[in-house]
Parts: sequence; structure tokens; C-alpha cells
Amino acid sequence: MKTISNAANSPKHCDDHPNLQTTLMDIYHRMEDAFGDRGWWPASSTEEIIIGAILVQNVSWSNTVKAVERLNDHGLLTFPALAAASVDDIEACVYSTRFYKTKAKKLKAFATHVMTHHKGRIDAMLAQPMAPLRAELLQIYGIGPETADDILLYAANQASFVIDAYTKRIFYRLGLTPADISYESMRAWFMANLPADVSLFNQYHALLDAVGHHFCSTKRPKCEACPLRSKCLVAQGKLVI
DNA sequence: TTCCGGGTAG
DNA sequence: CTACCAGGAA
Repeated sequence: MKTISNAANSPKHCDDHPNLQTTLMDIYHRMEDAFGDRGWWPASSTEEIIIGAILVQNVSWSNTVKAVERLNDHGLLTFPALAAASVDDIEACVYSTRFYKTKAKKLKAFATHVMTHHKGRIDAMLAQPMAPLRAELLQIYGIGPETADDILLYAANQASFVIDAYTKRIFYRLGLTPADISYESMRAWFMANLPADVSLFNQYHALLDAVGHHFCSTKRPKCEACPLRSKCLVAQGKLVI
């Protein structure tokens, strides 16, 4: 069994529910033994991570990659360039992302925000403390809670736990959270019961995505091969879906 | 709640 | 051929 960072192994900031932390780390290690290092977020710059996070909203990763590459080919993979570009030109680059008109508006809105409020310096914007930065991100058109946490974790390297549809589905099936839990409640639950470690949160979300994508599908989950089968109510026939 | 509305894996 | 994808706005 692999070991992770020291911070992730020491129950420093979360001694209210030591048993729950043990459970969450057990789940983590079972997934890591199965998938190894996922290496999220695959991108070569901070700006590319943010642009990709917006484009991938409810869109497949393969279609997102096409759009990022086209933006790069047209010199639009920076916020100064996006802020100056026409919406029509951006739309042409991100056509592969299903809601391409909405995506183009979102990219331009974020780029304009960085230019207007931070003189184009994304690094300065991301250097703010987590709470005010998260609040600022949520006020930008096109940035909801999941994308804000993607940006905080993968672009700003701050320990904000990302919740997505896979996370909710897997933990409901594990019997650890309600089916209708809110985004903010579930994020707070993870962050209250795990050490605030960027590498741990990064890997944890990436591993949940892998389990969700490969095993824990909405219908016909592949429980027999799932690394979490021994902890899961569905795999043990105790929960019908 | 509904709209958005390309692309591909199965 | 259908299902559904690293969501968010109105």
C-alpha cells in the first residue's frame, strides 16, 4: 500500500471525527492502489487549467481537449487574448464543446474579469486567501461551486475539496452521505474530516472520477471489478438503484 | 425546472 | 442507433 504525504497521515486539523477520517482515508487508499497517480489537472499553464475547467462543464474531456488545442492554435489560450477576441472567434474555437455559445461567453467573462480587476495578473488573483477568492470566483459569470473549487485546487493550489456528480453518487452508494446532499454541505463534510492537504484533495477527486468513470456508472455499475466493492451497499445488494 | 445542443463510446 | 458526458444560468 502506498503512503501519501505526512500531512495527510496526521490527524491535525480534523480530530472531531477520527473514525470518519479513517474511513475516508481507507477509501482513498483502496482507489489509489487500483489507479495509482492520476496526475490531475493535465495542462501546461494556470490559464489553460482555468479555461479547461470552464469548457469541461457537463462536456466530455475529449471534446474539451479539442477546444483547448484550437484555442492554442489561434493564440487564444491567455486571458489578455481572450478578453480582446470577438465572441465569434472564440465560438469557432470551442465549437466542439456542446454549449459553445455559452462557453465562449463564459471564457470572455472570466478573461475580462482578470483584466479589469487584476490587471491581467491571474497569479496575483489566485494568491488571495481561499474564502475571499472563492467568493470572488462565484460572482463571475459561468463559475459555479464545482468550477470554483477546480480553480482553487488545481490552479491556485489551495486545499478546497471538489464535489461532482461522481462524488455524490459514490458516497451515497457507500452509505456515507444522503442522496440529496447539497454541494456546500458535502464539501464542508469532506473538509471537516480530512486534513487540509492540496496533494490529497487533488488525488482524491481524480481517483473518484476514475472510479465513477470506470465502475460506478448510473445504470449497470461494474461492482465486481470496483476497488470499493467491499465497502459499498450496492455491491453487497443492500441498496437497490 | 428547463435550456444549452457537439461528439463519441458502447 | 442511443446514452450521456470534469455544470451553470435563468
